[in-house]
Amino acid sequence: MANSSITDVAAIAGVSIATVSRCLNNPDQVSEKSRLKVHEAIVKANYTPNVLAQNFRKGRTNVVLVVIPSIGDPFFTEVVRGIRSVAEEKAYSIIISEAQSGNEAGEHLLSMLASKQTDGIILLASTPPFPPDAITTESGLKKPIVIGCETVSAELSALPSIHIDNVGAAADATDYLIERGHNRIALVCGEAGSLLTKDREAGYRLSLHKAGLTLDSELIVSGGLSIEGAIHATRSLMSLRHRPSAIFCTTDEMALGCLHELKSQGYEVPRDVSVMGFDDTRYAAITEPPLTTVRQPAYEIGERTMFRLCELIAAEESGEHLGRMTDVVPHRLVIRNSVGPCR
Amino acid sequence: MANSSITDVAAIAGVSIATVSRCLNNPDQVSEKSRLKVHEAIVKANYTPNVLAQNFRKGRTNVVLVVIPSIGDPFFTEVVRGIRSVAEEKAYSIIISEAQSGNEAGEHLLSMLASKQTDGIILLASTPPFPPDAITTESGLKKPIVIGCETVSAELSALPSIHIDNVGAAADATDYLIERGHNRIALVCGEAGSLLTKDREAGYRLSLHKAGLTLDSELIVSGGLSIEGAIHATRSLMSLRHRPSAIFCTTDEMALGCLHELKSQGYEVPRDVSVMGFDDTRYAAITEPPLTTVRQPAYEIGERTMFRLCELIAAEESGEHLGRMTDVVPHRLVIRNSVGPCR
DNA sequence: AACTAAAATGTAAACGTTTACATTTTAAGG
DNA sequence: CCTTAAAATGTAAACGTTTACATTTTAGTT
Repeated sequence: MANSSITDVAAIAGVSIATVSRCLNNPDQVSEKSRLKVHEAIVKANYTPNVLAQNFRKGRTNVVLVVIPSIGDPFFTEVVRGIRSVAEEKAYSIIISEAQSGNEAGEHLLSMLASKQTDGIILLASTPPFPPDAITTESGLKKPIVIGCETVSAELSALPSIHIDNVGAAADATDYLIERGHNRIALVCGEAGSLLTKDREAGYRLSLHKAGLTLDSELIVSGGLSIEGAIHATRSLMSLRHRPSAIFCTTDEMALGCLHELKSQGYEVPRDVSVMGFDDTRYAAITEPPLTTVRQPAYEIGERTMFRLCELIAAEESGEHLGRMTDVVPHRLVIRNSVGPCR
Repeated sequence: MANSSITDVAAIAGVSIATVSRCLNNPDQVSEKSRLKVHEAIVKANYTPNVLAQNFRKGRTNVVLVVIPSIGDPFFTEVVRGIRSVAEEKAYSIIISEAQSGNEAGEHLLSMLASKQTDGIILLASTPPFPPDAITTESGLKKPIVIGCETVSAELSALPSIHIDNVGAAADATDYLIERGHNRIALVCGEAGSLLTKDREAGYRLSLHKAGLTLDSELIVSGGLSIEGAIHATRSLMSLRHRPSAIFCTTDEMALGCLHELKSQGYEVPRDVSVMGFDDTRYAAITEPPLTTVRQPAYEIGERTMFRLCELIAAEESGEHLGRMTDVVPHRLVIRNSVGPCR
């Protein structure tokens, strides 16, 4: 009995295929008696439904696409964990796609979008690897889509999102550095185009402005989200004639590289230079010294993002239209030992 | 033109649906003239093929399942990168599934297996979250499957795999510690059931035995693959009456926890205690001190694993039977500064 | 011009479900 | 026991492709 179909089961059970189908999808529509017969027949035939046929027929796949800037970044990993937890609960599989700067991946995504391979999309990278108009149509959204971790960009303003107040959080972090007496604060930010980066930079500028500090654009460099990039950024910062007394990295991952480079140049943190991170990944607590950083509730963001997506999918099916929904979740400054007073 | 089908295109182009289909799948079977007409009609109708219908008809999805012990572990992340690179090239999507010890995920996997949702499987966690007989049938494999990173376990011995010589690598690492004069070497290993753990432990024992050192089972503890676990493991090791002079962690991730705990207890590495890692993740080079570890070619393992899977899928379709294939890739001891002479 | 082989195209069935609609069975109320 | 409504079941169509097979067109030979 290699690959039995619903027809085989029906034959064995002595009922019609409709009854078998109903037995599987709406058990309460069939009588106790038939239900028993069918279940018996199912095991006898060693039947498993052909999911491909089901998907085809139902027009849905129970797969959602998660677009991530960097698989490997411990922060996003944690968000994905959250996503996965509710996905599992709701019987969804997730496909993770890394949206590197190169946009060949974008092509791939676009095709998944246009086709019906996924029921919805979670964008953890704001810079969508495809043009916004590919996502929306005149009649509305092609697919339910939720943005995680970021404020929605202008073009995508209609999209629901779950995120912290990135501007505010970056300002809080910078405030704290200023509070400790720093007035020459460098910013190591992520990829240039990224909205996340822009927001955090905005917060940084805001805080500086509030404190009446002048902004030195020399002190703003890109770390490209990677350890290596942060090492280079730090190196160039510390080779300035007028060095910063504190470095604010908009990602813990980059803070790791920054810390390493500072130490290998012989600086002691926080005595010589202070370092501030962002995210509070699992590594933040075990760096040397432990990293002062901004905590984002990564797992929770993931959960809520996926949950929201499920709502959207459900709404789409029932035809109702949900209003704009953007949720802001709280962030929190986690003070450890990488930031000290300015000496 | 919301959702046009191949029929619409055929009508517009003035050909039959078969020609349209051929135009898409076997372009050289249709005349230049029709091809032009069809392509024109496709844009006019704004047609995109219904992938669900295609999958259903073709019986394949171009999706492969990747089972990972821990999404988040930088080593596996890198392997996944390798997998993804060839997957993209061959137009496959990958679904990543985390196979925690809890086996509810196993159920989910099993159902994906039995159903036709995926064309093949890559197992990066050897301990399959489902019983081996679920994978194989009397007639052979249900699905093409490749093991990555590990030697295949006995029950699954027929499965192709790509991995380093884990026993040899662990022995090399231990040899090096012995060479530096250590004779009380602790082992912090991963999850108990894991084959990977067993192999590396076997290498450790082998090396000790070769050197004529007696094995103290007190010195073998589990770190559960996590930083937290390693911290606990290290704590218990350092509270022994007779403390180890070197600690071999079978994962860099655990070595990170180990290093942290040692430092926070006031030990200096490697002066007081030496630490050996395993994997050579991107963090290994930036720990304090930089970690001496065993390098696995993670990306390459990923590439080759996916490549092998593609071979298997192709072989399955053409009906031929491939022999047993297990590839061993080279490992390498990377000497940094976390291991010093025994004092 | 007639014939043939090859190339191009068309026709229609098939894939395994779900589901609208029609029909039969069951149970309840008189 | 009859009537009627509700519950259970069956019939058959539909989803959008691909593809075997049949048919037509084309081009090349004689």
